[in-house]
This record gives sequence, structure tokens and C-alpha cells, in this order.
Amino acid sequence: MSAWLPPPSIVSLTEMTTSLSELHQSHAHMVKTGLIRDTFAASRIITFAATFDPQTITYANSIFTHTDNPNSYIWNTIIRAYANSSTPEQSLLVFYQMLHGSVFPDNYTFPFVLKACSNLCSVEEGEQIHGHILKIGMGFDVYIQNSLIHMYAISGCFDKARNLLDKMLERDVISWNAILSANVGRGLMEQARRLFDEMPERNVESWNFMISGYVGSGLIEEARSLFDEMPKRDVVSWNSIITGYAHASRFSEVLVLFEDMQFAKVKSDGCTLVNVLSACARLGALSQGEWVHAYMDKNEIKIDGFLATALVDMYSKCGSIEKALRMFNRTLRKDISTWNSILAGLSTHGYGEHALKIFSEMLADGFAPNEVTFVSVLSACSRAGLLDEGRRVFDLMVEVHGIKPTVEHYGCMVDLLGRVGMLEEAEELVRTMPFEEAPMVWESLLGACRSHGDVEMAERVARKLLELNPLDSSGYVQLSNMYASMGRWNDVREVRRKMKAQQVRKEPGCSMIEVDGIVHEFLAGEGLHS
DNA sequence: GTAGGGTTAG
Repeated sequence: MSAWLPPPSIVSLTEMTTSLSELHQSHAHMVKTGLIRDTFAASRIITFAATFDPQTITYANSIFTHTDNPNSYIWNTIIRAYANSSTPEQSLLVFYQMLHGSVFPDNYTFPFVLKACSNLCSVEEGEQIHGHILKIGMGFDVYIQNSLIHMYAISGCFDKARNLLDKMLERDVISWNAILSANVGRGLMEQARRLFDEMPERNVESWNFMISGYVGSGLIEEARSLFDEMPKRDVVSWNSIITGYAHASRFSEVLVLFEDMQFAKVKSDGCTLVNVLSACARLGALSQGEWVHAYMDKNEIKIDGFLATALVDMYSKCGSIEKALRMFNRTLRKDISTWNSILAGLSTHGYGEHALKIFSEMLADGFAPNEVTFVSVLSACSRAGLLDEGRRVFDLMVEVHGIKPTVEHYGCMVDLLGRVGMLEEAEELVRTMPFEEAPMVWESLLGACRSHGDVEMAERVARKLLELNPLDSSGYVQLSNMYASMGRWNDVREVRRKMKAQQVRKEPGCSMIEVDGIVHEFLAGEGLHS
């Protein structure tokens, strides 16, 4: 029999990314021509379907169940796909089916099944399979041993894992990493450190595990000293430490590290850039953000949903809503975060009408808005004083989208009612909303009382606010400002006296701005900035 | 004839 040559459609199937419909077409073609009965051809389409995306596993499985004599490769492919899916128990089911059939599991099968046990954190199943492995004499395969170690460690059975490691004849760095990563995953950094110090050899992953573990536990200095100490850094190392600084809100250090990374000639990826862009956004560092954008174009980095959102957010937080909009419009594959990001930007820039227009486009495009979306849209209505629209949006959220309003949503509505001077209705809403303690909302009501000069309500609200949180300054400050604006200086003194007696102090406000590529930070009351 | 263990980040 001559060697089987795959038809072009099947070559393209594995050689490049094809669409789901092409997968279906190829499958149909194979069924029609009888090619599907060729085990090797069947294995290729099953592998493709099993790894295409999480949704197509069931499709792979249905081809698999219609395959007459699947070989171990095909069994393994299905077992592996389920092991990494959201339903790893399916992997075990297929494995037990395999045990009852005519094809024996091989040295490839067990790492996959054990991965399923690891993902399920199921030591009981794992132990059963461990017994089976020993029975059929496969207990000395390094891949299988490492999978076993990881399975025990990830389920918290560190003693069993360690025991296996100690008994191994040829343990390697992955055997150690298997336990190390499980310690890190559970945040057991002291144990992890002891293991790390004990390891006879380490690779870049060992260091990365430690760094990301320290970062996850908020121990940024420990992470940094390992990062500085490690012999070789890859993109994961850089990303881990950059993420650490981003989590710690140390944004200027994020930018410095990003520069160091360029200098070290390590190519950044989407993760790096999302972090860097969000640092630019938080610092208001427009020119550096633009530099990153240009860098992405130059290095042909694909702008996915996350990056598009980060760019839109960066432009709008750096004050350029026009560039944010241009970025938004250029983004073809928008996801919910991209929409939310532009809506938040339009809202903070005061473009209420535009935000509503984008919001209806979002609905027309078939996107389901979430809680975050409605906070932006409602606050856009509030800032622009769009009363009827705001009410309609609030109802839409509850009635059509079944979203239970949070304090923030109520806050926006109270803001809106307060802004247009409907103080009674605003107060009524605050008193009837299903949240007992929500100082933010009361504060917003107080602000509205102040700007509309309703002293009576203001005093009532301020009293409530002080009752909710006697140590917070905002109630006192707003009340005293209001008295001051009316010239009621005795009342001002009285409030200030009470505030002092409670030892309440106002945190100074802080803002940042970029001038000529340098970020300046200002504290309120600080005077001229040097 | 195809594949395997430990992988980070938004």
C-alpha cells in the first residue's frame, strides 16, 4: 500500500489556523470520502479539534467516539484535552474507558491523566492511578514520576511528594520545580524558600516561581533581590517583577524597569505592555504611553482585547479623549472591557451624550453590559445632568439586564438627582436603598445640598454622615465649607472645633501631571512645586 | 508518522 498523502485541506488544517467552519468542512469531506477510517487521518483532525479552542473538545470527542479502532495516540489526545479543560473529570472517565478496552495506556497516557487529577486536586484518584502505574511497572518513567510529584504537591500532600522525589533515581530540576510551584501556588513562601535554597540546580523557571510567589504575597523587596540575583532573566521574569511594582502602585518603578528591560534586549509581550500602559495611565505619562503604542506598531505586536483596552484607558486617563476614541474606533475585536474603558473615559471627560451614543452602539452590537458599564453610563448621565436618560438607563439595568444595583449605581443616581436639584427625591432614594452604611452616597447627597443651599437637609445629612463614620473628615469639611459660603462663621468654628476634638485630619489631595516627559506630583497645600 | 513532566502576567 502506498504512503498516504493528506489532501490540501487537511494540510492547511494543521499547518495554519483555520476557522471552525473549515474544521467542519474538512471533517465532512473525510467522512464522505471514507478518509476518516484512516487512523492517522482521524488522529490529525481529532488533535486539531481537541486543541482548537475549549469549545471544540466535545466535537473532537464525538469524532473520537465514532472512530472504529482508536490507537493510543488518539486516546491520549482526548485524555489530554479534557485534562486541561474546565471538566478534567471527563479525562478520568475516558481513561477508565480505555482501561476496559483493547488498547493499553502507555507512558504518554499517565502524565495526562495525572494532570487531570492535579487540576481536580483529587489525591484519591491520583493514588489509584499511582497504584496502577506501579502494578504495570511504569513507576520509573521520569515524566510519570514528575507528574506524580506535582499531583501530590498541588493537592497539599507535600510529604508524599517529597518522599517520591527523594526516592527517585534520576531526579531533575523539573522534579524540584514540581514541588516548588505547588508551595508557591499555596502562598507558602517560607517552605518554598527552603526548597529553593536546597535545590541542587535551578533553571529560570525556578527563579520565576519564587519571584511571582513573593509578588503574590506582596513581598516586593524579596522578589526584587532574587530578580537582581538571578543569572538569566526571560520575559516571564521581567513581567513578574513589573507586575509586582504595578500591584504595589509603584508606577514610576514600572517605567524604569521597562527601560531596563529594553536595555537588556528582552522582548516584551502583551503582558509587559498592559502593565506599562496602565502605569502610564496612572502617572498621566502621555508621551511614554505614546512611545509604547509606537513600539507596539514597530514590533508588530498584535493588539488584542487587553492591549486595546489598556491603550484606550491610557489615552483617556492621560487627558486625550480624542486619541482614546481614535484607538477605540480602530479596535475591531472589541470586548466588554474595551467598551467599558471608553465609556468611563467619556464619562470622566464630561461627554455624557457621546457616552450614551456609544452605549447604544454597544447594545446594538449585541454586547451585554455589566455592572461596570452601568456605573460609567450612569455617571456620564449624572455629570451631564441627563435626568430622564439616567432614569431610563437605571431601569434598563434592573429590568432588562437583571443587574442588582450596587452602592455605586445608587451613588450615581443620587448624584444625578442632586445635581438637577431634586433633593427630596435624592434623599428618599438614599434612605430606601438596600445598603445600611454607604458614606459615599451620603457624602454625594451632602454635596448636592451644599450646591443648592439647602442648609436644613445638609445638617441632617451631615449628622448622619458623622454617625456613620466619626473619624472621617469629609462630613465636617463639607458642612464647614457650606457654613463658610453663607457667612455663618460661628457655625464654621463650631464644626472645626468638633473636628479637632475628634482628632480628624484631612488627607491632603494629590495630583500628577506630565510636563516634557517628566511626571510631577503635587500635594494640596504644598505651595509651589520644585 | 503525530505527543509527554514543572510556566508567569492583565
